[in-house]
Amino acid sequence: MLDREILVVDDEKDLRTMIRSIFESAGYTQITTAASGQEVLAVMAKKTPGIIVLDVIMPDMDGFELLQEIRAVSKVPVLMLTAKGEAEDRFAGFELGADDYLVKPFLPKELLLRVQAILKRAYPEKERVVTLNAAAVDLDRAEVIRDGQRTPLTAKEYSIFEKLAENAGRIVTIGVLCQTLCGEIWQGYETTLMTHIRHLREKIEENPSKPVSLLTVKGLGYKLVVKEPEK
Amino acid sequence: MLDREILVVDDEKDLRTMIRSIFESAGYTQITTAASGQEVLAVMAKKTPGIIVLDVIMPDMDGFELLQEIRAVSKVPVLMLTAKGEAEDRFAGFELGADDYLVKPFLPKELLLRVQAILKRAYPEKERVVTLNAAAVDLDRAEVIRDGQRTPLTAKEYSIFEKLAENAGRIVTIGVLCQTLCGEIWQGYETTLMTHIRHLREKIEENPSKPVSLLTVKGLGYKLVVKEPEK
DNA sequence: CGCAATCTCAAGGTTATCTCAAGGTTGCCT
DNA sequence: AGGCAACCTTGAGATAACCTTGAGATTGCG
Repeated sequence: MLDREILVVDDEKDLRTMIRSIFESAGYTQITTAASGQEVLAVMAKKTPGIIVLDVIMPDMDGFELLQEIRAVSKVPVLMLTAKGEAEDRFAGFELGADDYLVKPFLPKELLLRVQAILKRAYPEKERVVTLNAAAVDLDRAEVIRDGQRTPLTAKEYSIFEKLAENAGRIVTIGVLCQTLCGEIWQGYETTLMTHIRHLREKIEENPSKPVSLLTVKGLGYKLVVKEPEK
Repeated sequence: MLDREILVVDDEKDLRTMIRSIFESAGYTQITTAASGQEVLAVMAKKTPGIIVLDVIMPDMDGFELLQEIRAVSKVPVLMLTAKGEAEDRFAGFELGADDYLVKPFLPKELLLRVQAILKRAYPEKERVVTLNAAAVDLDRAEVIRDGQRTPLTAKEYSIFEKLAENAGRIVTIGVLCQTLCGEIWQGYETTLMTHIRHLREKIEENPSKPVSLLTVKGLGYKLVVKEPEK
């Protein structure tokens, strides 16, 4: 959910940066801003954001017109920002296909909650399941599924696997792996990491001594071979 | 839905009986009428109806004022009846929190449809009951049903359970759970969460020390195992 | 205001998980 | 071939995470 792109549309620079920082501090990374309807359409010609936060008051094209233009080409969810007291805006917006609205001024948290609610509704949870050669791993449940059997992963095993799956196919160095487990100072932890790797292999490999999914790359690190590459 | 109580508010006796009969012939059984704002407030002091059908034109207190009074004490859905041509009433009513409006004169069927639409929206049909291994939890009533016995959940227990049920099967981190209970700053609350978890287990588990539904995933969080997977 | 229910927190106990060491294996390099 | 370095494997002790209980604080209701 955090990796959905958010497009913020407002003509006021201050508001744009404020909204951006609200999302950034909440952990969102993909935030684009646009100052006019023209810009929005230009952005959308290239890529489709996960949600649009749209201020009703715009210089070149009012928010409702823009909403119509957007709807003409995409079903992307839209949250409208309306000025206080413009009661009718709410209905006009909904009628044109806005997903929600928020009256200015608003609390940062309120904006976040609404956006999150919309994203949740619009993009139902995809199961985070990684398929390997002999087993599958359900990251949401921290379980390995092999021969219909479910085996739980421990916290460290989970962290290791998550990091490897994140970089599926690529080599992940021992240093990086150790850091995800015990932070900056990880020298001397390599031996422990090895033990966790072993346990992980016992859960996901047919033969943990002859791994085919969680491979050792001597001198460099480890890498995970996934069957259907993520995404 | 048919068992929701309907409160009809109108100063004209003829209209009251007419509306009442519309609902009665549609199968609704719980219909109360009131002729004035005073009466409405008196009724609401005793019980909360499922929906209020409110005529804008009233003798002692106009419909908008009454709506405000109602909203001050309750979020009960309200359908406003407005006289023909009073276009602005629509918005005035919406702003004060009306859920819909209907212009007089109206067809019986139209009234029925609108009321049904509101009820459907306000009181989602689905029984929110989660079935577990040894017990079932009724989220609407905040009760645990075990061996035919009903045990109420406390506020915190309910919040925890709701969050877990929302992510049934998936792991919910301690941080997320704490946040649902006490907001952003939750460090140091883990110990209290644990106590609530314990109490919850005492209510939903056969043996709270050997949980089978509300499982601990050490180092990651908790997860709820539901019997009939939601959906 | 007083009671009861609920919430919070601390102390001591329990256990799965983590850590680490010791000895074994593999495979590369000269 | 032999040596060495990197990695594997196993087990047992240490530990952090969690459990359990009780008692005091807080809240809400009559």
